[in-house]
Amino acid sequence: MGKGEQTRQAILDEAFSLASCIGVGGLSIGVLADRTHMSKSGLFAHFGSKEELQLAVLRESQQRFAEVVVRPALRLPRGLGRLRAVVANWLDWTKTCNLPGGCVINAAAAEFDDQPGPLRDEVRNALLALNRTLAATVAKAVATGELRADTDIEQFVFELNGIYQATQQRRRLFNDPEADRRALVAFDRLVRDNAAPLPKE
Amino acid sequence: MGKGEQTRQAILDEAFSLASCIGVGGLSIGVLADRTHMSKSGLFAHFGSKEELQLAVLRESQQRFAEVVVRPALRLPRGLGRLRAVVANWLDWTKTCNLPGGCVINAAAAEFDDQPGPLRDEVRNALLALNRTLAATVAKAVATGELRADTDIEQFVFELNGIYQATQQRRRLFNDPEADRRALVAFDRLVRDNAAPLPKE
DNA sequence: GACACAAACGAACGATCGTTCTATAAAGCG
DNA sequence: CGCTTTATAGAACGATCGTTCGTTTGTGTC
Repeated sequence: MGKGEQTRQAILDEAFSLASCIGVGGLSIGVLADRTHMSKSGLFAHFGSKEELQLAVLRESQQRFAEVVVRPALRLPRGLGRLRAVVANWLDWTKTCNLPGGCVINAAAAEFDDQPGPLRDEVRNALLALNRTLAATVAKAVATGELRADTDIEQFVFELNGIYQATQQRRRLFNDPEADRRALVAFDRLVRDNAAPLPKE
Repeated sequence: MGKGEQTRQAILDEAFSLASCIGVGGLSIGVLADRTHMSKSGLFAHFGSKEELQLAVLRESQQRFAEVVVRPALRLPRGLGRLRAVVANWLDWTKTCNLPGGCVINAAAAEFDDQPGPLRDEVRNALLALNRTLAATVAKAVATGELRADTDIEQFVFELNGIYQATQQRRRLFNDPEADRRALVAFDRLVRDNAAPLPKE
């Protein structure tokens, strides 16, 4: 890896955890230059525009998410167990990664949902991809016969998303120590309501 | 109402709908002055600081929420019917009010959850109050015997919050026309799982 | 109409914003 | 080593930020 790639990555690392606290929209070249002990122009040259820097942060976030949340779960056999793993990794990924201020993309979703442009598109695509991944994971739990064949998969994913959002808000804003337990209760209820009847033995 | 109060309210009206689009943190005195056809200093004098303006917008939002979401439902008899009304009003309140860009407080929650200060405190208190209101409404549906006596009320509210967040994201980011239907399905499942058994007749 | 007070303005402040340009320093390669 | 390319620094740009100040305009009251 050349020198350029190296410092670019160092900048992204810093931008990533900074954006976690103040949001992707709150990033500023000057502050980021101070934190990385660079000049504004030197840092700027790596991205060409602020928007490109913000996009790079969003892409970085997607990549880390895939590595930390999705990939480890793929080593488990498909089905409900893998789904449980994905959800558990998902709920914990702000702790796993260096995300002192919560998921970057999730915060960006609330920030840019009314502001058309490349940033909104990137966020939208990232969350669409997440929804697809979740849907595929749920679908496999249907295929293994653990969830009912008539499970409404999109509805299932919709509710998973709700559990995630509620958990984050409780944790971050209310410092609620029960947040994780509540998430588990909600998830179990969701699974139970869609569980296939036990085969008779 | 004196002249001062009058223009102050006009400023808040504009700030309110503007903050809905760009967030409370994205508000700027200059832009707001242009929109209200005032000078920056003239507008500034009404609040004394930007933070005070932001706080005023958050308080304005709370007030409108109470008027549009909570108060109409209070005219219904307590119980499940009132709960349904509150949830329906809640899910629709960004349409009811002039909120082109979603709930101001909800967006602010994601924006300030890591940034200690008066703004975070205000958001936190607003959402705590909402949670208390919801909890009280659920509790009455327990008292009327429509929900089971052992209903976990905090859990119920937690999941209501999840439904709201998921619905907003689907609507705003994905333009999903099914969002409202999915919210209803999720709510019905939540009620059904906590419904008291029908009394024998 | 004169007076007191509140409200709004216009100009300016220093700070920071993203961005551009030119020049220097470092890295990579023969 | 020298040479070319790349990476970084530094200074400056116009724009906008929140805020302050002194002045002017407007409102309401005797």
